[in-house]
Amino acid sequence: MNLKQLAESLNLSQTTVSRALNGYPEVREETRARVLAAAQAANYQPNSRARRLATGRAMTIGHVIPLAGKTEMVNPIFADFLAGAGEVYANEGYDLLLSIVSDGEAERAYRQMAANGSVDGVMIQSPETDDTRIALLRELGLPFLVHGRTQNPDGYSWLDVANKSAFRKATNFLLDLGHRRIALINGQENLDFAARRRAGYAEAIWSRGMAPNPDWMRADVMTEGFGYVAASKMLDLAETPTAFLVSSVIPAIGVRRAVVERGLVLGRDISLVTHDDVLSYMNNDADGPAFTATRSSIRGAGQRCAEILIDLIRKPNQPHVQELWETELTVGRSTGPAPAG
Amino acid sequence: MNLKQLAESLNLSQTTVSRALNGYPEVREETRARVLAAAQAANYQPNSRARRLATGRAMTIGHVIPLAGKTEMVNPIFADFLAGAGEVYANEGYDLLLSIVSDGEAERAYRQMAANGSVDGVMIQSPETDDTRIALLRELGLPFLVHGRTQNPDGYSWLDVANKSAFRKATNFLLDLGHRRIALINGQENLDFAARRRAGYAEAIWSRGMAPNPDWMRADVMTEGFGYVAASKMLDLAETPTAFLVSSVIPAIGVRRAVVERGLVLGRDISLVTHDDVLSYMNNDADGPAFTATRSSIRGAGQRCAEILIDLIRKPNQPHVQELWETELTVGRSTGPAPAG
DNA sequence: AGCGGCGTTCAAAGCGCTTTGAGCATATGG
DNA sequence: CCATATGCTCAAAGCGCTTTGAACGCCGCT
Repeated sequence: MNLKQLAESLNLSQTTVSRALNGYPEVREETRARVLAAAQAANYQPNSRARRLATGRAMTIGHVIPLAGKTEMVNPIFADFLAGAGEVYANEGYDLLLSIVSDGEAERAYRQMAANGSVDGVMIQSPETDDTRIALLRELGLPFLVHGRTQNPDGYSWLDVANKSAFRKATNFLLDLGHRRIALINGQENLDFAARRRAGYAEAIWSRGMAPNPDWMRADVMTEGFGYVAASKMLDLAETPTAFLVSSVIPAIGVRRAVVERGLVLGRDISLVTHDDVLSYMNNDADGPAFTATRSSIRGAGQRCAEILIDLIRKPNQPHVQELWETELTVGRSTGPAPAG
Repeated sequence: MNLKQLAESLNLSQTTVSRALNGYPEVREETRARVLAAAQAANYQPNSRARRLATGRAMTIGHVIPLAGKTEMVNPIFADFLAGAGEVYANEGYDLLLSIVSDGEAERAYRQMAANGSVDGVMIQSPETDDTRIALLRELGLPFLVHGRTQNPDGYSWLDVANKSAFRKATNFLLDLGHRRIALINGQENLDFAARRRAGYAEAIWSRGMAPNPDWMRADVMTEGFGYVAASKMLDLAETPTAFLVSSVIPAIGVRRAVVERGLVLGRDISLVTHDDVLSYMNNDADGPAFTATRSSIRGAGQRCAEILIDLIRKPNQPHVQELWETELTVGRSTGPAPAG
């Protein structure tokens, strides 16, 4: 059933039927009711391809997800972010176009989306400190929102977590517990969030008159295996850390494995603070928080990002939206006073 | 730049330019070369909205992802499955439309996709033993492929892992090690894969003249927290299991946490076999396989599923494709002979 | 009676492509 | 030299909507 047939069956013009369905005011209420009833009865749905061509709007938002590292893995936080954003998109009538590309192919993907008009805007995630995508999208004139930000966060819209202050707070928390040898297991430090976390960590250490020790700092794609390997190596050093500060729950699980394997007890022999994105399947709260953590829901961020982006699409030429979310530090069972000695 | 302008700039008709770009034979090679060069120079990309309307094809495949459980979580395996499928889609020129819906909203999402023609086919994941989506999509006439299958797997195309035999093998492996008290930490058993795994587990136990013990069997959404809680309860029973068979690496990590917390050592005091979907960020192989596991790459499945579905879309009226993948059992460090007594 | 304004409806143009059917050369065969 | 085939190109129709601009009937006003 298409609009023409529906209009004919009602003895109305396509114009009137279209207007009735789309809520335009120049249609008599009685007529609108008739149209709505007939549409309902016939299970009429306007063809989205035709509608998109006619309106010039794609009613679609693009997410380009780059595969990270040599092993091309998908950052698991994307799933929860998408869940949050997708919910808002659905409510607002937008589709979500997902493009998963190898590292380096992202630019081509954005250019294509802009050129062939398949999306009205795009979401950028996990930017590098000096991310080239921002200049590109500005050039392409495609509305976009960045989840995270770059070193120079001016001139575009973003939503970010206060990474630096979160890791400063977490480091201070460990320092206050008496820890002096604190390790940092970070994400890839070309990514802005990781660079800021490292800065917060270093700042706290410097502020106590100490210097960060490179032996106790590692950064890589945040897998369970990386956490395990990084912590293992540090725990085999002559001078081992007494505490770990970890960038995500996933590598934190690897750290825990390395700790336990050495017969050490988390929260007693070794302390661990992690950033917790509140991943749904990695709930840190079953039976009380296992890890002491700075937390900020990635899913909540996805929702808010979607709201902002849609607003940016609907009302162009508005000032840039920039939102910074503070994190809370939840004390769990993975931290305790530094062991004597 | 649109087709009309491009054609004018070349002094050719839109017809010829369109044909040249789309590789039709009735165009002189010299002309085609001219057109291609001009298109390249102008960075011309056909407007996808117009193309879709004209061809009647959406060049898009839909994935409807239901949020599971009361907490509405996203099954983390979806990310890796999407990565695999997305790669193939991109190569074949298809877009990926992602719809994330609350449980129970899935039917509406499929109906809408079918009615408004936004997709050419859909992928179904994690079917229930008697999944209603299959009848629905058949009724809607929308091509689809099921990753997994239902109790009655006839009359539609699917790709599945041999779940029953995998868990039979895994259980026998534990039985052969002398374990007699084997627990099953399963996914939600309304899902077909979980039901089959349970059947394989039970079959192996019955075949040794024993009976499965309900106290040692739990099933729920496969989170780390669920694994932890389920294993904790079992380890606090008067008669505790000596081995755990777990449906995914994620709850297996929770089981490990519960085991370690009780001062027990995995692979010595307690054995653990898990199914490993080879999630990229949960690599079970950093430093040798931590868990003994039946494994089958979810990402590989995504790739193959995408290939099959595209083929189904391109050539309708072909016989159903049904593919069953066997798993391999990799012995890691989480299993050992049953402790004496 | 004539006029403007309002509420309602319509025919037709347009979105930017693909595809059909026709047309015009040029080549081929009888 | 005509008839037919072949290679290449074109104008125009069509995909199913939205949106513009016009038209129609009716009302109240002067």
